[in-house]
This record gives sequence, structure tokens and C-alpha cells, in this order.
Amino acid sequence: MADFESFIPALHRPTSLLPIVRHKEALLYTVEKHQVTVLIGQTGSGKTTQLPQYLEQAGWCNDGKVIAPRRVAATTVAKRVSEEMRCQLGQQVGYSIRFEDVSSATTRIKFLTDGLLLREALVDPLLSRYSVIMVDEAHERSLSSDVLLGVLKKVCKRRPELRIIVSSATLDAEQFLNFFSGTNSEDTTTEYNSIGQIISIEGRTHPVDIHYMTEPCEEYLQRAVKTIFDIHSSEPEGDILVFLTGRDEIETITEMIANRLPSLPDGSEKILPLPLYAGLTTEQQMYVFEPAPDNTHKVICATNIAEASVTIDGIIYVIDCGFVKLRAFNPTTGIETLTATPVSKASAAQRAGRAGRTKPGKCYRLYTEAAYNSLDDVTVPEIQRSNLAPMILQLKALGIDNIARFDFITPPPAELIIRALELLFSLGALDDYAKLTKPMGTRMAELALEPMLAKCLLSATSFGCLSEMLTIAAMVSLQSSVWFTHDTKKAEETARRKFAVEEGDHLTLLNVYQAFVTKGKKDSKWCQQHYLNFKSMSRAVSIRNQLRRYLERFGIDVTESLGGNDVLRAGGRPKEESIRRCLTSGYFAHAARMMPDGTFRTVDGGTVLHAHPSSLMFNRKADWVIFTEVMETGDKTFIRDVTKIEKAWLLEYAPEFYRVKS
DNA sequence: GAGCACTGC
Repeated sequence: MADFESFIPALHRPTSLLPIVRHKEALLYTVEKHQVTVLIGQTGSGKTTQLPQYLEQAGWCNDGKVIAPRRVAATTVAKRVSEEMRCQLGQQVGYSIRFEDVSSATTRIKFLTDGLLLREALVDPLLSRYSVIMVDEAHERSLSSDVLLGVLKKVCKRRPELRIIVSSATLDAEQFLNFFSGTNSEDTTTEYNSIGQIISIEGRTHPVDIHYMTEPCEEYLQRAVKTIFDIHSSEPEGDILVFLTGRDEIETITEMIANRLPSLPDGSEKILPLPLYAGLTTEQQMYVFEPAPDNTHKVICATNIAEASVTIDGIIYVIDCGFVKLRAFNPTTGIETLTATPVSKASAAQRAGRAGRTKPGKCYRLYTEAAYNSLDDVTVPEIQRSNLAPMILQLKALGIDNIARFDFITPPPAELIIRALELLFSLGALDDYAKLTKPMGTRMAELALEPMLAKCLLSATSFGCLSEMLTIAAMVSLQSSVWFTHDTKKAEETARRKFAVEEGDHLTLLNVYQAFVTKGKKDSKWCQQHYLNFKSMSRAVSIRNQLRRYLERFGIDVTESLGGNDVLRAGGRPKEESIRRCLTSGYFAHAARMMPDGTFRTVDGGTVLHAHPSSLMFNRKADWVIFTEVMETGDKTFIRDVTKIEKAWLLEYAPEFYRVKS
């Protein structure tokens, strides 16, 4: 998303006009007097770009320490600040994101992601390099920022001179302050209250008229289209932003709009529907920022991406369907779900606010006022609906052994913690006392991989397939697709078949990577011919290099074996079998068996699974398989990255896990 | 026959 930041006009507003300027003295006073400052200010208030500079000028970085606000787009904010301070990026002002560290010994203001700061805590538990740490956009309540706040609260007690700034929305400000003040809610004695203060630098926002439905509507897509055309015919001109839940809806509605365009009277203004969701390429997403042609109104049909991550100026009308697709993790089944859920009041307010950025606007909620009143105040934080295994692994590595007693701003449900502990135990990362094992557990925590995948990589040496697992781990952890999903499905399918390996998706991915680095010569044209995403493939190379460096540091021999993977043997086994065995040693908890009808069943037989259409196993026969990802969407549960295994391997590599279950 | 949004020394 980094590319978008350069399109946020607020970022290029003259500094003197930023709302924060009037609060400079008050801010510096508060930071001087209190350990914690909760800062209320919206995007565009200047908090991320200006406050670090104020602190630097005030001498907070004099002893060579660094301020670390976190921002997704650390790069662009750092660039802006270095320009304002007239210094070279990477000198006084720098940033650090995965694969890119543009900072040096002279860096006084450093922008980095919260995940990265947490990793720094692994080697520097008191974060002693920093004098002030700003946790930006803390109200978004991401898993890593929640964990970071808990860690910072501990660090504060040991480092009274450390200053924390938490940037938040109005609604959560008290909660953050109470969190740092003491034992969260009840205990708000005066002694503790002096630890922090709330400062609001809220700039002027324009009023937004809220309109509700008088009756609940069943088909909100149709209703949205009607609203778009009503606005177009009877309201003053302005662009429209429609919040929907996903790609499907967005494609449907843009078609519905296009179909109704001929009904517009001759000579009237035109409507230009534009899709916006994360699955689009950066180039495709850029259209929403371009000014509409003359006599044309943009109608941007977007997912939640437009709620916080992407800011589009010039929006006067917002249409809010009232739903968002949220990820959740079911601790009973261990399956992730992705389902449309009613938004929270905070989310609805944020969406409405998108209409009032440039002048007064209007927001049409496609639900009744009664429905609005029944919404939750805020979205359930990620920490209460996620697979906590990675987080627990990280906390253990930070020396926080008693997870149940860790000071979370909102504690995760016990079932999620138990499920995660069970998994980590079965993977050999934790011992009988729930302590991190050495070296397996500590290494798993350090690797930037999911625990199950980390286990595969760390056991690869014993299976004689380390080089191959490095590649597979890199390919599997790519979040974006390796394949271009063009409309030309057949061509894509034949291209994919060239790399297909009978045993499944993981070996196919290995094949793709090996072809890329040998025949492909890192050439984008070659990728195009084979319907491969060049950016994804290059990222896989970076991830693989990073993983190899981790292993080297662990003292694991990563000498790369050259030659074809079919002919190499380890322990008298074909290489592909070693790889599949190795995958089983990490993914045994993700095993399933194919039924005669082509669907799969979990080991307990309780859940029906479908091979995702992007998987080789979608139209192939198999018996037992393991898979890297499982997700329930709509009414089906899909498994992705599927590889054939032998049932006996499950008992061989996870005897305890399967003895208990069966 | 198909996935919201983020992210990792």
C-alpha cells in the first residue's frame, strides 16, 4: 500500500496549516511531564510527520536515541520528514521495513512497522535504543500493536525515562490511558493517573449528514445502485464511495451500474464506476486517484480498504452497506473463517467520515437506525479472534512465560490460548512445562514463518531436503498469488500444467521457483509467458534469502546442493518423498482424506473440506493429504496448497497428536 | 470454480 501514501493530499499540505501546529507546546509539555501521552488525531492531522520532528527539536534524541513511530507506509512518511528536515533519507531520518533497512548510526528519527519493533525487542528487551516510542493508529487494534502495547507497559516500569505516545481514535483514548495507568479498569487511583494524559489535536472535520433506511433492505446491492442514481439525479455534484464486502459484490455492482448507464437522460452528467480492493494490482488501483473526465462522476466501489488504508479525496457521498468481511479463528476446529459481519459503530463512523474530508457530505446507510443502534461499539480486536500460536511463540521468546497473566489491553479468550499452546506443544516448540524448547522452540520463534512451516524448515536437515524446504517455505509464505489470474482461464491452466507435479501443490511451487531462477533468469518476459507474477517471484527470492540467513545464524549447514531434484536421494528415498515426509512433520495437524466424491474429510471426520480451485488437487485423485491453509468462506471450507502423503507418516511424525485423537 | 485488511532484525 506504500504507493498510495504519495496520493494522500494531507501529506503534502503546507506544514503551517496542519492542525497539530497549534498543539506543539502542549504536546511537548505533556511528553515532558508524563510517561504516556494518548494522542487523538485523524489521518492528515500531521501527528505522524510533525510530532517526531517536535520531539527531535526539543532534544528527545540528543543522546543518539531514536523515535520509532510505526506506520504501514513507513517509507513514505520517512521520505516526507527527511525532506522537511532537509536531510538525506537514511541519515537523521530513516525507516525500516522487512527487507529494507534505510537507517544508520546517525538516525535520530526512525519509522518502522510494529512487527519489526517487536522483533527488535527479542535482542533488546528494554528497547534501550529508543527514547520515545509512538504507536501509531493503535485504535486499529492489530494483533502486533496490541502485543506491543503490552510489552511497552512492562518496559515502562523498568525505564521511567522512556516516553510512549499512543495515537488513537476518540473512542479508545480512555481505554489506552487506563491500560497504562494500572490494572486496566477499576484501579484508577490518582497515583497512577499521573502516568499519562490525553491530548486531542482533532482538526476541523466537515459535518456529514447521516441517512438511514426506513425499512430493512434485503438486496443491498440493488439498493446501493438505486441510491447512486438518486444522488446523481437530485444531489449537487460530487464523487461517491460505496462500501461493500468483497470482490464479488464489487464486480456485480459495477456491472449493474454499467447496465443502467444508458437510462441516463441525454446530455446529463456521466457515471464512472471504479473498483477498489486489495486483490487488484497497484496499477489497477491507481484509477481511483485520477480525476474523473469532464462531466463525469466517479463512483468508487470499495472494500474496507477505503476505510483506513487508502484515502481518496473529493468524496462527498458515502454509501455504507453495513457489513465487512472479517477473519476469525475457530479454536474448536482450528479452521479460519472469512465471513461478512455487521460493522461496528466505530467503523460506521469512520466510513461516514470519508464523506467529510473536503466539504460537508452525506452518508447513506443501507440499514435502519434501529439496526445501527444494535451494532457493537467497536470491532472485536484481532487478538480475540486469531490463531494465537505465532503470538504466543513470540511472547515466550521475549521471556513472557505466563501468557494468561500477561497484561493485554483486552485479553484473548482462554480457548484461543489453549488451542495455540496445544499446537505449539505438539510441534515440539514447548515442553511439558509450556517452556520454549531449545533449540527448536527458540528458533521457531525467531523465524519469520508460521509455526507449522517453521517446524518443516527446521526439520528439513534431518530429511535431507533443506534447500527444497527453503524454497517451499518462501513460496508458501507469499501472500499474493504466484499465478496471474487473467480472464483467459484456459491459457493459465495450460501454463500451470507445465509446472505441475503429481504429488501436489508444494512440489509444484518448488518446480516453479526452480524454473524461475534457472530458465527464467529473473526475467519478467519469461514470467509473462508462463502466467507467473514477476513481483511475487522476486519476493520469494528475497524471503528465501532471509530465511537462509536465519538458518546460517542458527549454525545450520545451508550449503546448496545443485542438480535436479528427481535424481537426488536422501536416506535411500526419492527426494520428493523426503519433502512430503518433511511437510508432514510440520503440517500433521492439517491432514485430510479424500472421499470418493472428491471432497475431503478432516481426520476426525467432522468437517467437509474442498480443494480450492487453485489447487492441483481440485481435479485430481488422492488419498491422504496435508494442506497449509484452510479457510471457511460463505458455505464452503477450502484447503489450499495441498500435498499427497501416506497415512502412516502421520503416526510416525506425530504419534502423540494422533494417539490422543483416535 | 475462487479470498476482507494488514505484516515479519
